Amino acid sequence: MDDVNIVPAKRPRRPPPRSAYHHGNLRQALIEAGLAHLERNDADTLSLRDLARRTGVSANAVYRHFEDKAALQAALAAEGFRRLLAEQKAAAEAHRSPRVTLLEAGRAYLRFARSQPALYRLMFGHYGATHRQGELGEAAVASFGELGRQVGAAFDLADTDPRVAPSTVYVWALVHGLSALWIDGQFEDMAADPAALVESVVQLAVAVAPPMVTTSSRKNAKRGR
Amino acid sequence: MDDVNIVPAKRPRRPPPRSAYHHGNLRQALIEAGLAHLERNDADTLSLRDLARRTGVSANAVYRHFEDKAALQAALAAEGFRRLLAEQKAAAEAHRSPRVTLLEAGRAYLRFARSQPALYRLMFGHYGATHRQGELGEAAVASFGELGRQVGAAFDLADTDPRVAPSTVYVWALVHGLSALWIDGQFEDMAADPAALVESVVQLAVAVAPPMVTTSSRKNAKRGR
DNA sequence: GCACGATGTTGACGTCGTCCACATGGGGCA
DNA sequence: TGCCCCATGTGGACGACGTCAACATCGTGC
Repeated sequence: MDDVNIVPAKRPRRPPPRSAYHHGNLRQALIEAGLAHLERNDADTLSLRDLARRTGVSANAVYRHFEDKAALQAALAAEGFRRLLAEQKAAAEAHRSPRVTLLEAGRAYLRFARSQPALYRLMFGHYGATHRQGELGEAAVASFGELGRQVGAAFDLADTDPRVAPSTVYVWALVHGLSALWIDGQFEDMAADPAALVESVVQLAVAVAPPMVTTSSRKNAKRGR
Repeated sequence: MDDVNIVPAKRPRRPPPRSAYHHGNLRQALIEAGLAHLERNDADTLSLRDLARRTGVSANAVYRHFEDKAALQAALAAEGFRRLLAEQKAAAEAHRSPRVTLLEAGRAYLRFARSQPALYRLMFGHYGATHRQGELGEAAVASFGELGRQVGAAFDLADTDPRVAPSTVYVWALVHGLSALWIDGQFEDMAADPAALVESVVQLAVAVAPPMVTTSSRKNAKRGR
């Protein structure tokens, strides 16, 4: 976010909007405007023209930095995964026991989704399908990889790669499902306090966790990759 | 779907497009066109004008039957929940043991999401937020209620209302998370056979299930409501 | 010191959701 | 039996959107 001013050595420092014509760092400015928009609005209200307007630039300038709207959305989603990863790691650093680490990382995940619902929805929209091999794919894999590392530390995965272990996918699906349902307001008329309901589900998952050793997955564990 | 021809007694039977002017049953025709569209296209490509065109009617005719686009989407989502419910019930009828019933219903749920990804996404988009108290809300609650019934039959919920029991939400979140991640292609580059990965997670959930008696939830179980 | 390529601008096109005024015609009542 | 009403559908328009093509601007590298 603030590595904007660290330049790649060949292209000398780009001082703030030198002329009123060339913006300076439009790409980053557009992404920030997009993130700001998503903090207050639904994901489907995002508009290239609006972002350009807000950045004080013509509508078509956007196309110098993003192939199309989907590319901008993918960039926003990628930034979302990077921020999510940061929270996952922060949760991991604050605790010693691998089990507690995993629990707190899960809670951090839920907190992230709740605090940035529109961004979260964008991250898991179908945009990944078209931009899987770009920075979006990398950022998503990094986030999921961290989860795998944490699950691997907390449970005996019988030398399965944590990233493809059923246990990891299990945890991911549970936390993602909880996040998605919560965000979509599905718990709103189910419980007076949705947060308490979610926490009780988390507790249930923890209570059920101990025997979570993948015995059956040992046989068909694809080693390596 | 075919109760279209059962008329409310006061308004005599509505024979097929009597004049070329008045359509006959435009509302249903639009919904069917929408469902057909969602079988082949992403949810965000859905357009009122296109549906009207396909139904052989002017763009504005739609507004005689739906307040706006969101209302049409809500109607489609509601129909989705009704179909999902039908599959859940079908799975329940085919098996005796409550545990097996729940397992098969879960698999049916996953199958539904996989076979109708765009519709499924619409059902869990944020459209519910604005149309919670309409037919969408009712259909969603009915589907979730069926899940609660099945969970209640399969586990000892300690006299908690199954619809608000952590166990039910737990199962729902897990299956929904699995569906959503699968649909969004998140398993695509994780496993050669995503379906097998998902099944292994389901197996893991089943293996972990037996002790799933909500002991802690007994204390703060809000009775009734 | 100049030309060139990266960056932005202007204008236009087709599509979309939605509003308004108006057309149509079938069923309930006289 | 016939007429009128109102649910239903039409036509045209508006502003916003994503995107394309042609053109303008400018700072850097030779």
